[in-house]
Amino acid sequence: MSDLLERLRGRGWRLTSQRRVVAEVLDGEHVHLTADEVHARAVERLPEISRATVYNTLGELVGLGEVLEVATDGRAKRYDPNAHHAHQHLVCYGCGAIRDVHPQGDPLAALPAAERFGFTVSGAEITYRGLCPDCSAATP
Amino acid sequence: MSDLLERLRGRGWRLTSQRRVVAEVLDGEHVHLTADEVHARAVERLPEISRATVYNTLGELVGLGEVLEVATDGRAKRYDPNAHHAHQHLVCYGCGAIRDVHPQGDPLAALPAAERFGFTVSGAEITYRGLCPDCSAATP
DNA sequence: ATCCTAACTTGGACTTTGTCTAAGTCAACA
DNA sequence: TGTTGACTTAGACAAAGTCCAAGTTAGGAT
Repeated sequence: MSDLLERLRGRGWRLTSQRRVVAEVLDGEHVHLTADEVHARAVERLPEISRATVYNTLGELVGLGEVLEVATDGRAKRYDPNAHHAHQHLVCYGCGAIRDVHPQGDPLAALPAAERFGFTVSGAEITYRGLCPDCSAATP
Repeated sequence: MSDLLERLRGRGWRLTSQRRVVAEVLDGEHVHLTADEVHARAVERLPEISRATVYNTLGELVGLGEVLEVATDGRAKRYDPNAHHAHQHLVCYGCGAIRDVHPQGDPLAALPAAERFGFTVSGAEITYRGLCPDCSAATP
């Protein structure tokens, strides 16, 4: 994640302790935290950090393409630091657990020109849904 | 949509004027309204209908599988009455316009067993993203 | 046709999630 | 080490959604 901090500094970011802490919280390969969860973890390291700063920093990281916003449930957005590896998400109906997954092929290829309505289509987000092993076992 | 009302009555629903109005508002093939938009249109026909009832009714319709919830932007959920025809969505980065689209093939087929982590995967939602013709023209 | 009652609706308070602002603070350059 | 504009803060505000107690009503029972 120090890579990230260097990249950001190279883009003219002022490297504050708050931004460093947010970046550290997001570090990790399979994290999908809400803004409030990021704030809660950031507070453990830097008690006076404010919610506004966490929102600002997350928004900036998304704008820079370092972090992805994931909206799997229509509730709070989740922030996915794994932005440099193309991937999709698999979400459990029961407990909401989220896994990164890597489907084969290019999803854009499945959308014929006749179904594009003149749009310039540049991306596709896929949310697979199902029951995780634990929730499968719990359901009769 | 009278089909829908009959189906619902068959499931033991009490057929109130409020529920009828919500169902009428959702009628149509390519509608993707937020709860507030549904409420606004319902009020035109039944001025005293409350927001709580609109939320309740939408939630029930989703639970019955008659309407889909679509979360394309992490803001308000949208309600899609076209639940009986499998389809996906194409959303404009610029103006947020939403189109129903029909990709080829089964998206589940692209997810190998090794990428399922023991989940029982039963569905996939795809959001294609791009620029609509109007927004393409407006951008230099 | 009327009555009864569980189901439904209502308005408003409340919660969650996110945005904005004015005033204070500080990282980085000179 | 000083300066300054970018950054942070607390709290007010806004948007989206949920919950509740009290009132109303659809539709079966009489």
